[in-house]
Amino acid sequence: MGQTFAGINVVPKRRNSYGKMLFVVKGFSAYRPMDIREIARRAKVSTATVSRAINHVPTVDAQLAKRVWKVVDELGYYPNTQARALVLGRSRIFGLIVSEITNPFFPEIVQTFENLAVENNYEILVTSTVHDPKRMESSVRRMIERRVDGVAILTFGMEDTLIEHLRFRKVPLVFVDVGPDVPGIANIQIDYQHGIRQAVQHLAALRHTRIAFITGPLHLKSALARRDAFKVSMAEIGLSADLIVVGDHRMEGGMQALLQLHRLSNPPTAVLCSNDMTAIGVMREAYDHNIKIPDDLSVVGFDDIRLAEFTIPPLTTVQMSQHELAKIAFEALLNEVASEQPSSAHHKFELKTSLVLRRSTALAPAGRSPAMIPKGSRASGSRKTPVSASR
Amino acid sequence: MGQTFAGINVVPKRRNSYGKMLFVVKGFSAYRPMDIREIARRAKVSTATVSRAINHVPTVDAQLAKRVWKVVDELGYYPNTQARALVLGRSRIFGLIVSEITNPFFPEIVQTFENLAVENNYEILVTSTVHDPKRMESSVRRMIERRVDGVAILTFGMEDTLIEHLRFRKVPLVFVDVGPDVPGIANIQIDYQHGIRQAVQHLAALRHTRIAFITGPLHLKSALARRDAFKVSMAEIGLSADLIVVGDHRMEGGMQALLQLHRLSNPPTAVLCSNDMTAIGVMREAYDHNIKIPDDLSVVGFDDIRLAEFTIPPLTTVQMSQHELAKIAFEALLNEVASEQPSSAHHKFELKTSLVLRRSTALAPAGRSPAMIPKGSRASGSRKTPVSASR
DNA sequence: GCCCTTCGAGTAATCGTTTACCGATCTCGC
DNA sequence: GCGAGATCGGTAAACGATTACTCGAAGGGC
Repeated sequence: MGQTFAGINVVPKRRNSYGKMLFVVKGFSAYRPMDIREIARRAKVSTATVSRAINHVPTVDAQLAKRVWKVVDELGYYPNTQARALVLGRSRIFGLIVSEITNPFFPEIVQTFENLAVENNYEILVTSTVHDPKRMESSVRRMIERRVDGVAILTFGMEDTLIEHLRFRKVPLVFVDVGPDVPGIANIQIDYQHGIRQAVQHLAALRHTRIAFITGPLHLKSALARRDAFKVSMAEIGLSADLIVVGDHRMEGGMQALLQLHRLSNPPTAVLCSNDMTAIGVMREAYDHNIKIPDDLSVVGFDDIRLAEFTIPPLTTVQMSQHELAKIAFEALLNEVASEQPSSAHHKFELKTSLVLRRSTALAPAGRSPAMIPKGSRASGSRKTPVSASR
Repeated sequence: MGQTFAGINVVPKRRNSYGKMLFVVKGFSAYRPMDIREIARRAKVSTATVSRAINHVPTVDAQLAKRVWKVVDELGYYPNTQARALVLGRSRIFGLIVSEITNPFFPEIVQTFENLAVENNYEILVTSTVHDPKRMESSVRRMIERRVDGVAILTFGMEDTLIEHLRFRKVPLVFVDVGPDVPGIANIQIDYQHGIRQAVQHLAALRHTRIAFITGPLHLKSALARRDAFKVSMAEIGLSADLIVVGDHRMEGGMQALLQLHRLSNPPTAVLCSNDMTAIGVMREAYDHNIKIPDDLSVVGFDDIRLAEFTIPPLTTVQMSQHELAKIAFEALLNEVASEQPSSAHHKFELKTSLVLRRSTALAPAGRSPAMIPKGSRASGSRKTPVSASR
């Protein structure tokens, strides 16, 4: 349905990518779309040559290449990645599914993941599922629709049917912790035991015997794994692990959990938390009840988020390097993509955890468990010298 | 270059998107790519009908539509977004440039931005520039290559040439604070003055007269704006604003800044920080010097990140709603995209800031500025009742 | 000087969608 | 019963890249 515009016969045109025109005047274009053809025209070569020049194919004549690049630079041409992806069958996008980006554990991961992505000319598609199955599903759907080249799943626990959707399409996957043991799916195993054993033994060495544990949500495999590691670590040294209360891996959960412990007739003198956010909640609640940390109560976290260095007091915690984790995940994906067919090569990766000492732990209060003394009856204000901080 | 495979003439084929085959056997395919054609074939309709059915075009016959959907569901077909984007000229991707995703201020924003994106069938491309001009440039380049439909720039300060690149391509933009006043670029103005005035007056009401300010990096317009707001707020009530030290909007900067203030012969009794991370650093350093907060020193932050509720003591701070900010930014972009031509409609948005009281401020220490008393010489351990906390 | 290689640039098919246009069928009024 | 519209599905041309194949020119051996 052509029409006339200022006396010239024009044809209506959909606004195309960064559409520089609404109308193309027949036979003569005031503006042309800036595509590979336009470059070819101006550099007086074929589109094939432009493509080859841009992609640094060595066989193209240096003179021609220079001419092409000149035009490209002058016009500020950027190849259309979607067109490229369409023919190559690779989008150069990796998906990254995290459970809650507002948990400080994850931004760190996203950052390293992104750093690696830009280094390798990849893009990342981050989705934060906020523990909502619906969101998880939409997340997976969107990744498939965008034809991501691989997905790192850092949400600890995910429906199997979703995973099937991805597996069915042969999308390379990386899981942490959970994840089926099948070819084409890489798994990052986390050695919770190591760090948690250190934490427990550290507390025991400080004469703590009543050590509590605050778990994460119990439907998360990673939370269960941490709790179990705590249990065996306690058993190893002959302590009973009966002081277990459940949190939610967030600050609120830590607060509530401490409240529960506080109400016990014989409260613990030390508490180990399933993650640092929980520990922060614990310390915050302790502050409200005038429970001094570490004097009255020792607190140990898990994850070693950056913030742990800056809490008051600085948090002793089990390090699980976010940087390492992201790096392993990214490289696993990259590997999987590089090797066309599902490489049966090593698909298991391990991440160590280890205790880093700061200042939230101290000798157990002397005498018969005088921990968590109610407000007002503080004994001495003097600070116990904390275990020397490492790192 | 065909070859024979098991006696059948086959033709090699690039692995295509989620390539389900490496070879297509001529005339007979064991596996076919799962595309709109395959759906059409199986539903015995044309590709046009499939497309129309999938996109809920009302004119398509209900019977046919049902048939199409049946096949689509059976095969688990997901349209290829890149192909779609190619012809539509819209990628349904918004870019989101933040300065440092590891700063807890930003994940909150990313989360709401993503929530809105999924609601509106958009995808987001987050990049964290970590204040590196190179990264900023690559960030912009990648967004252009992916043909994003709009970009929200939440890094406070960006090179003009980069912005030009985007403007040249008519990409809708949203800035916060900075950003040129031209059509097609939306601007979110932040009313720093309001919240900062409240903070200053709150401190003054608590009898503080020596109030320090810790700025952010001085090349950031947002940091300058905050500092200036502080200056005028002080001037308004006849206090001199000479205690200004520069930080970096990170915890480290806050620590160093407090150290500087601490060494002064006549140190301040209150300190206002350019953002919450700085305040956290201040409190952390204060802890090391046994400066009690809020008894010895009142601290006020800016941003009101979620964590502010959980610091010890809970941080009084100026709220600048991350949720609101993200929402305004997203909707501005959506609007811009919806209205084909650069709508000259209201391109200015305003975000209010306002003080939220918690427990890091208290009456100025009595007597002649006894603030920041060196370790050991604490007067009374009793806690001043803090100003009642608002939510 | 002629023919066969080699080399490198151009032509055109392709990736998986959307949709303008076309044409078949149906409806309905006379 | 027939022609004019209306309706609605199919055909094929885009979208913007990559690259297999083709083909002309240059080089080299004799």
